[in-house]
Amino acid sequence: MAQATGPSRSQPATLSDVARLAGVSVATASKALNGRSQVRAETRQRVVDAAERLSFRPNQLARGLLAGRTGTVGLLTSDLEGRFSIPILMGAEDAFGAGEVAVFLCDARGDAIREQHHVRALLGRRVDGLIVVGSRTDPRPSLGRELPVPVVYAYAPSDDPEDLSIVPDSVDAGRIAVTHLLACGRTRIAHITGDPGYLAARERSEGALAALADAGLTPVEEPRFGAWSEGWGRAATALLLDRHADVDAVLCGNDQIARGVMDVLRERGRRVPEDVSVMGFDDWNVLTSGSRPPLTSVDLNLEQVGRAAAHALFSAIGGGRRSGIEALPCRVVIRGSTAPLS
Amino acid sequence: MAQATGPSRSQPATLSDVARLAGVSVATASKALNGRSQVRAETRQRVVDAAERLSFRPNQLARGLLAGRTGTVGLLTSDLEGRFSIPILMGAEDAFGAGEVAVFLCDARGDAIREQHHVRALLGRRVDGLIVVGSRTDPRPSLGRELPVPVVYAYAPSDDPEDLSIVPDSVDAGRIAVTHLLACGRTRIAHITGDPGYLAARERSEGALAALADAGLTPVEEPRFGAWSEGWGRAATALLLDRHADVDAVLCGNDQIARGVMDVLRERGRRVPEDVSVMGFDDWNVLTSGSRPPLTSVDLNLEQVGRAAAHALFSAIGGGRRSGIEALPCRVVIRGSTAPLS
DNA sequence: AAACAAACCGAAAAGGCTTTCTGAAAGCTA
DNA sequence: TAGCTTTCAGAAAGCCTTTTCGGTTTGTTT
Repeated sequence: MAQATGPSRSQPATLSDVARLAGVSVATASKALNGRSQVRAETRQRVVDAAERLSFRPNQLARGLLAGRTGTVGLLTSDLEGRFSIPILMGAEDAFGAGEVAVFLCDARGDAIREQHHVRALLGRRVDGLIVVGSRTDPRPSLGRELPVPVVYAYAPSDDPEDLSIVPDSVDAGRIAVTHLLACGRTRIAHITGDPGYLAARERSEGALAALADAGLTPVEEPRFGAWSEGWGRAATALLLDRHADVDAVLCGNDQIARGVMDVLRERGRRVPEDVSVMGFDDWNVLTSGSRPPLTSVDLNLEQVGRAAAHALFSAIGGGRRSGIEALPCRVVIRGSTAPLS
Repeated sequence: MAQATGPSRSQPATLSDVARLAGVSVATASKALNGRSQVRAETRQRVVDAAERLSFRPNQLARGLLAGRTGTVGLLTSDLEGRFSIPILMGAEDAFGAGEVAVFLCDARGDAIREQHHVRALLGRRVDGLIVVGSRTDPRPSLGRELPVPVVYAYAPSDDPEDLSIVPDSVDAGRIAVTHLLACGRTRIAHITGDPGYLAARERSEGALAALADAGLTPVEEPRFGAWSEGWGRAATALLLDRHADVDAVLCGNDQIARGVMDVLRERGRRVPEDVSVMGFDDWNVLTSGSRPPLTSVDLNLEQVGRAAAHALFSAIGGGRRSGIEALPCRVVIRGSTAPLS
């Protein structure tokens, strides 16, 4: 059988194929399939059957061309491997995927040139809107006000206050973390955190100190800024214990630092959580669940950030216009590493 | 100025806008912009200038409608949060993004119904092909042979040998891991691994045992299957040391298990790597870099899997037809947790 | 039976682009 | 100058769908 086209090469059926098979015009076929009211029930059924037989799927390109809306959005992330892009991306995909919207994924690899390239390509495909996902909470350059479609920034806010940005509330995150430690009866609290070049580090710290101040307390020492790593957590803990042996809680800038802190506490004979409570930020499961004991952490609710961004984009496409930075609350996930003083 | 449309609402320029501004017909404008040879240089320049002035981007919908190819592909992942989808997705995005292809991302959340729904939606958008990314290496149900576009499976192979699947070579991964340990002079090697319900666990094990057998060795005890967690790593190590105190290397089924193993070795007074070498699989940076010492691990080269899948899809779209399971090599990333016996 | 309304179906245009084909102008040869 | 070839520009068709509008059929009313 020297057949030119195998089964999997055959062109998808078009509406006129369906119409021909059903013995009606394309106009009627279209109306029948789209539930328009100007077709007899019997005719509609013939069309539906024909469409079924040919496994007809309406060509969204043609539809989009006509409607002026494509039902697609661009998701522009700056680093896919980053820990933070993914949950946001999931939330957005989730919010969109339920409906009729498809998502173009683009990874700019943190390169502004490549980002610009992707924006152009997406606009060429006539996306209805864009979500820009950053990898850290520091403000990033705006894509500009002249874009023909709405844009929502997620996690990393735009530096233009006219843009709409959805971010986790880092200050509040620090605050609720300390509130939890206070609720556990801890009063001699240390704070070991990451790179001070990150806004997230500074804001979490700010919220933590504010919550302490509200309780009439100060940390046992100045917050220790360093790196976002287990190694820094270990090193800082050694220093901390040498100077402030009476510490009863350590608030860590992220889960990796917390892992390092807990390791050294254990080695120095401190029991967690009995002697010292420890908590982190980010609630990264691979770190929180494997530790001894499992780590209490502040979840940034990133999926919710993604969903909120998607919904905001929806309403912006519909004409609703918001701007500024909207900060979403975080939540403490309590595990074994924090407990009331007995 | 009661202007109806703000700057960001204006419709994007069309080719006929460009043509009008340049004082030519749309046909000429099209030819000018696409480098066709039937336009005078001077005319072409006028068109190019006009396009520039209007920041014209050709509508890819219209183009795709005409060409029968859209320059889009669907990336169907079964769990975005999964550790393995992301690098593959990056590799694919990378391979595509360089050119003229845009990627629709869909997450089926491991649900077959939702997957089917996404496939339909993607076909409606006339994607040129599909990549299906799984979350584990066990075979998964094929999408079927009757799809109008080519499909490539990545990481999780299709259960239909007529489909093309790109996977990491798990057997070889086990083999090269043991080869590395042997090269370090280790001979009393234990194997602690994860859930035996996972093909990856069984195949890595198989490769490891084969390499040992090739060297005329057997492991110090039967491989211990359990869970993919630090907790299991710790528990299994305790059992191991009780029975085989003379072990000089532990090959772990993944990096999390390896972390648990190393923790208990340290607590039992074994030095890593001097007394016992430890290695894992997956090369998950957050785990390998934070441990003491940094963990040697087998990298599955997942980005390469993604790139290979993208390239395979390209050539399939072009008509090239391959099938079966293609296994790509892995590589050992040597860090501080393995070293030659001194 | 005539007149009218209602129900149903189809022709055609639109959306933005590419491509083919036809036509006009320019340049060349004899 | 007549006749030829090149070179360049435009008209129109086509891709697939939706929607408007006009036309035909059927049913209802007097």
